Amino acid sequence: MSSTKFTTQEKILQAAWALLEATPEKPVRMSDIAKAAGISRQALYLHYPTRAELLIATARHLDMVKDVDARLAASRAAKSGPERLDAYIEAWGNYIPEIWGIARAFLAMKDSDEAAAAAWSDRMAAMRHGCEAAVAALSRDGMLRDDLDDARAADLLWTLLSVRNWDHLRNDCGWPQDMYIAQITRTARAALLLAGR
Amino acid sequence: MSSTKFTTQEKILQAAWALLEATPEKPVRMSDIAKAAGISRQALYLHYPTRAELLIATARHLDMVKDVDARLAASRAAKSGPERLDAYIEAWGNYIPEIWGIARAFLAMKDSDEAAAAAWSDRMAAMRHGCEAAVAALSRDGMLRDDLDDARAADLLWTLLSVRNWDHLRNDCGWPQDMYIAQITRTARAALLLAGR
DNA sequence: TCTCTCCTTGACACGGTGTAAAGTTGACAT
DNA sequence: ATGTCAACTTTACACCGTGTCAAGGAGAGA
Repeated sequence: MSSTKFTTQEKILQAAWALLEATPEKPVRMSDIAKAAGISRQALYLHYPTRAELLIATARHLDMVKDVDARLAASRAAKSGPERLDAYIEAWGNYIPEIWGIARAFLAMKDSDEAAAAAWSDRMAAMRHGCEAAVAALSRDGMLRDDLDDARAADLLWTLLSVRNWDHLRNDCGWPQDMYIAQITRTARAALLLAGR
Repeated sequence: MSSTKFTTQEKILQAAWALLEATPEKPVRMSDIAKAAGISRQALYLHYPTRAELLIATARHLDMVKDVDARLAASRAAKSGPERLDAYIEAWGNYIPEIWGIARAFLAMKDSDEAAAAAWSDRMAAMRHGCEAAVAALSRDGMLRDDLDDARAADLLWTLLSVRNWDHLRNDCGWPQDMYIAQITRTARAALLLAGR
């Protein structure tokens, strides 16, 4: 059924994604993906020259399916700066769990693999633009703390919203997802907004 | 000179530390350490059964030399809660750069190595106790935000002060160290302290 | 039937960790 | 002087995961 319905490429990406999703913790090997996709390990290399490129393709595939950009763009509809900040945090913060499997793989790989590092920082740069936009909205409304310029405020928000922090809070501290969203939103507001509200 | 003055153990730990320090970015291999220590790669295994244990020993050695605990404990002298918070952030925040070389190695290793993960979370648990103590001081002074209980406040501070965040701000955002300290202190205060000061 | 594409099997090189075995060297004891 | 013990050396190899290479099979379309 699934073996005829999809191209080999699709089967590979689906298998990779499913494994990443199913077994965070353990590193997913090329042979694992091949087995899950129902093809030989070598066939993988006919489609993707390296593990890094396969994972990058998986990430791209995922971004298409999940449509991140549209979800993050939705936060632009918010009227006031603070509302926009909240909307962005909620959109991104609730997106993280969906990409956690593959994000983990990238975070582990980026220290050793140039291509993976580039792919990851590309995605994170896109996320940063959202932070900049949210900060700009605050700034425009005159709600940004006056001891912060836009760039530093964006850096701070970007850091606060990092996948690592989500992992730390959810997995090391054991917070439920809604507590993560609530507290990070509160913290970001406290860190960026003018004290007098 | 240095070849007679120190035991082989010491030479190994010093070599490992120097390499970790000198070449962040690139992973330090057993053979690198052996060469730097002036012994054969196999001799390393006579002293430390695995790479993980060697690095753990290096970390311990470093903690002794740098005397972290004493430095962090100094923050306890502060009178008021907020002063104590500031002192702790400054002590820890300025300690991070000194251990960054080895911290990096641990962060890279902890996903794949059980022993390394345990050693790292042990050290981070010690750091967390400092966060708890700082939060307790705030709480005692009635300065902790009333929508935060002590445990969550400690989680938040612990996350804010993570080595990953230091790396992100300093290396990805390009902040100088003093800006890191200033902004993280400001952010922690904004996140934890009662709004009415 | 020819050929093209996609796939298979099987073998192998490489880099890094860790193991195993046998030999060298120097200190100290008797 | 001889023996012995520990620390160290050299050489070789097993293991694992990535990536390469070569030869061949199976199905589709001309």
